[in-house]
Amino acid sequence: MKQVTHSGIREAIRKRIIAGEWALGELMPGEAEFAQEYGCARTTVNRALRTLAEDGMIERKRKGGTRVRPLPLPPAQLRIPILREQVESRGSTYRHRVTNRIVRRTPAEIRERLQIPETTRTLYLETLHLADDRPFAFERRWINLDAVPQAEHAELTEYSANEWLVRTVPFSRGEVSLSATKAGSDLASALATHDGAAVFTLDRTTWLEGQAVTAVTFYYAEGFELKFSI
Amino acid sequence: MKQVTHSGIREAIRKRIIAGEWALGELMPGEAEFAQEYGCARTTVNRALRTLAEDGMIERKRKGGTRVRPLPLPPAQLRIPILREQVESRGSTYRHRVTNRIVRRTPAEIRERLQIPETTRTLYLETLHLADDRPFAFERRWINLDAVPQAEHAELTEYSANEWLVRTVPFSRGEVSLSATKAGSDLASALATHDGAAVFTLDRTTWLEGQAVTAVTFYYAEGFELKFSI
DNA sequence: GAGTGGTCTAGACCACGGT
DNA sequence: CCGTGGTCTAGACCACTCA
Repeated sequence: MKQVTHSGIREAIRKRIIAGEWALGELMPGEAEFAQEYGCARTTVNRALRTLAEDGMIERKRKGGTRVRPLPLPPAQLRIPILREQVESRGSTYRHRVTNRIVRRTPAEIRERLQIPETTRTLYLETLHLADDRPFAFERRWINLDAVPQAEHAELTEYSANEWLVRTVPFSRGEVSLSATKAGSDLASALATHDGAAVFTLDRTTWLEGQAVTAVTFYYAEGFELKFSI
Repeated sequence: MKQVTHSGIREAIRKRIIAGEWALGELMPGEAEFAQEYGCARTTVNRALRTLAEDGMIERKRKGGTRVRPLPLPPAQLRIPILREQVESRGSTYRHRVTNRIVRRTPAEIRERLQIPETTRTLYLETLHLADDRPFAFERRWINLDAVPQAEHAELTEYSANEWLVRTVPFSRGEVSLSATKAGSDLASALATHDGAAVFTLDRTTWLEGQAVTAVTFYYAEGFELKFSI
């Protein structure tokens, strides 16, 4: 049965790859050949194969042709929801409380992460995120007031700094680092857990158009899992 | 300066969105209008906007038109490298050692994860992954021998089970869960760390065409960070 | 040099989904 | 209903890169 849509062709070829019709790294037919086989325009095959390449399933090179990926990447798509969604998707009620808020000298370590000079002012925030009034995550954040001056006097009651920034400075990009931290006494008391608890930790530094916006660390309460599909 | 390539148009429109030309959730011009503005075919604008939609920057609906995403997703692209690459990208030498290998009754918890009946045989493997001969990660794995019967007698010396599966059953998909675990004495001794250490943990269950292939848990040595960009 | 994928065009028809 | 995005076509030219 011939498919004449790019998605139909894509899935047909995907099945043929999974079935092992071409070995890992082996050359596949060219666009013209597939177009003839499926009875469609080359453009349509092009889109089907381009999508498979974006999925990490095949490799394409001009003149070199199309090959099954020699070593398939484990391509993971991870979407980190904002905290409110993480809590509410568990069926709990989300609240947050700003426990510390101060414009102060920025620690050297943070200045380095944000690549800002000593003179740049930053807003330091500590926020406790609650699920059904139990600690869910504890957040330490530095906001570059050069990049987001309006943060200094922002109300952060309705929206947490997290959400406020997403709305105010959307589409920023950055780096994330995930790790496990052993809770010290400060962190343990903030999260209402015991000293030495294993704490899932997310570090993020965010940039917009080359300017550092914020550096933040989230410490999640015990039992937290970050789930996603590959 | 007018761009006449889809990537040029995409970047131009991306900049206009970031600059705030349209508010969050606001309706943007249609494809035809952009095509006229940039002096190109509608197809070209279509591809530019489609890419922006895949990036999570805009939303598109037939008849409804194109809008800036009301609440921008925090779109994270995470690629989990195979362990060898994680180690070698740190400039260390990778080795692994299979410390346990047995075909045995499958624990109920694993049978549930894999959705296999009690009669299905599984291969249980424990592997220690080393960076410069120091423990880097400890792996517990169950392989569904119905799905991958050749695993039972596979040599796992040159390649770890991880790599062997990637080569043998490429393109499988699945679910991943990240968390932090407090090391018990078994795990602590395997990773040559102390009792109670905070251990970064990755759980993965993998499927191919509806059949469970493997369930695996990686426990990473202290100090490990999983980094990626958003 | 020559073959392959990458892209653009102009036109067409279709499917979804507000009105 | 009808406007919008989704897609396909046939043809063309280009850019990369292998031989």
